Amino acid sequence: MPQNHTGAPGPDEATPALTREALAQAALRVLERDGLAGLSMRKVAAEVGVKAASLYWHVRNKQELLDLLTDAVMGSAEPPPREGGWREQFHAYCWRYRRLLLDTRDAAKVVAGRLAPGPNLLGLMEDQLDRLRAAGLSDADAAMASYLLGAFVQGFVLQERSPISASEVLGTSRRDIADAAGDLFRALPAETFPNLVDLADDLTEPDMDARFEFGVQRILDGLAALLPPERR
Amino acid sequence: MPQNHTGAPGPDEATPALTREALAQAALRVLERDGLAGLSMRKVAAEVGVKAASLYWHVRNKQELLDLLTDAVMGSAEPPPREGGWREQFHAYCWRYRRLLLDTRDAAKVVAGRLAPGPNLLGLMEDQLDRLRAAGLSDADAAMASYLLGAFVQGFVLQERSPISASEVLGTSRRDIADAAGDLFRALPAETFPNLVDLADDLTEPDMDARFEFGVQRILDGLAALLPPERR
DNA sequence: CGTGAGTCCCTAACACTGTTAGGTGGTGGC
DNA sequence: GCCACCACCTAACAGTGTTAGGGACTCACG
Repeated sequence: MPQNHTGAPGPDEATPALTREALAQAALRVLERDGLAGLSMRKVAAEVGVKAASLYWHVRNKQELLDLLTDAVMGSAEPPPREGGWREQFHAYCWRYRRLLLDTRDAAKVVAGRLAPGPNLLGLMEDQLDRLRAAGLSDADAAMASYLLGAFVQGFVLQERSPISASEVLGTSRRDIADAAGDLFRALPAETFPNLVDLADDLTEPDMDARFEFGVQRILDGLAALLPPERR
Repeated sequence: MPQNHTGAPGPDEATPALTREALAQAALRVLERDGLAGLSMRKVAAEVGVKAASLYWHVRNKQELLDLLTDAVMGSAEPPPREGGWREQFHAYCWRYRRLLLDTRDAAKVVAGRLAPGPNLLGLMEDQLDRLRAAGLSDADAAMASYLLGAFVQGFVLQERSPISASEVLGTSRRDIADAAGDLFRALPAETFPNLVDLADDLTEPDMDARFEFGVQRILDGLAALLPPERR
């Protein structure tokens, strides 16, 4: 029972031809289902109806597959509408990027340690740079600002998504995670950690949206300071 | 040939008692030697002169060992001197944190997805919050600013340390990585990616220190805008 | 003194991982 | 007809995290 092979397979339904793109999409489905830790070559292979070793025909190693996956993740990002001032636009940019990283499982971890300049990421960079220059930033500043925004959002979501592995407080089985963290801070010795104890509520404020908004506003303020007053 | 066991082992040289702290230090040595990908339970066990399964007596699983490792990494951070304005102090804070993450191998990846409130991290947070409040930030702003700075530095170093896995340009075997990336940008079709082509040099500017400094200054500017003019 | 509990380590095994070597059937060009 | 090539396969290797069960040792208690 040999399945599809090279060449035009005729107008029959199946035979999806197994391109690198198809691999990336399969990896994305496995990621969504089993998470990054559960994403193995064998599973991705099974997802496209093939055995693991065959993947190495299309891909150098797992790292390269993850590169494809990374760009596939970026593929579902779409730039905000080009209306309003630069500030609104980049505010929306940050929020959309964060939303993307939060929505597809483990996306932050996948994207994190990888700089895979696939077509999707390149398109986003192009669009961002265009807007930053239009806002009035110099070439060098535009390049750096784009880098800054990306680093911040990625770093933020990565922290946001990290489980609080409180080594001491493992007994707090099911309570809300913010409460547990708050208890941890409050339980600290007040003479050595006065600020942590004092700010326990603020530190464990579970409204991540507000935290993110704070960061975005600070950075946008900082960028605004680069512009002549009339362009802010 | 039974080795050390419980209780005071007498004044003989060996018998280091295998605490969780010792495990963390051993893990740190393995990390430095073999990187995060090469850090296995068996190797850490060997580092302390023990078999792998024995680690599970002291540690719930590998994740927990990585938590210990995370705090051990933070252990070599020391806060900057408490002199000068808040701006200099946090400028130094960011640079020191980045330096730390760059200096110990794979530290950014280790720290990234993990929020392990061990004694070392807690000490740093305490110190930061104290300075932020002294600078004049409100409690809520201080908590958020601390989070913002951490997220930025981690995100930055993570990107900085990520290899450019240019799927198309694998032929460029040994040339400087910035040159390769620059070539990649310049080789793009200018009609679809005009800005990337135009800013190729700025985007691949290899001076990461300057890029980092840019980000730090933007964020500090943004924080300064929260303060009344006389305290900036 | 004997016994049981508790501590800390061991061996053996399980299912799974990424990756390579080498083989195999089908397709296209000469 | 034959040869090269493509795209897959099986089989295996070394290594992974983790668990089950056992064994030596120390200490408290009766």
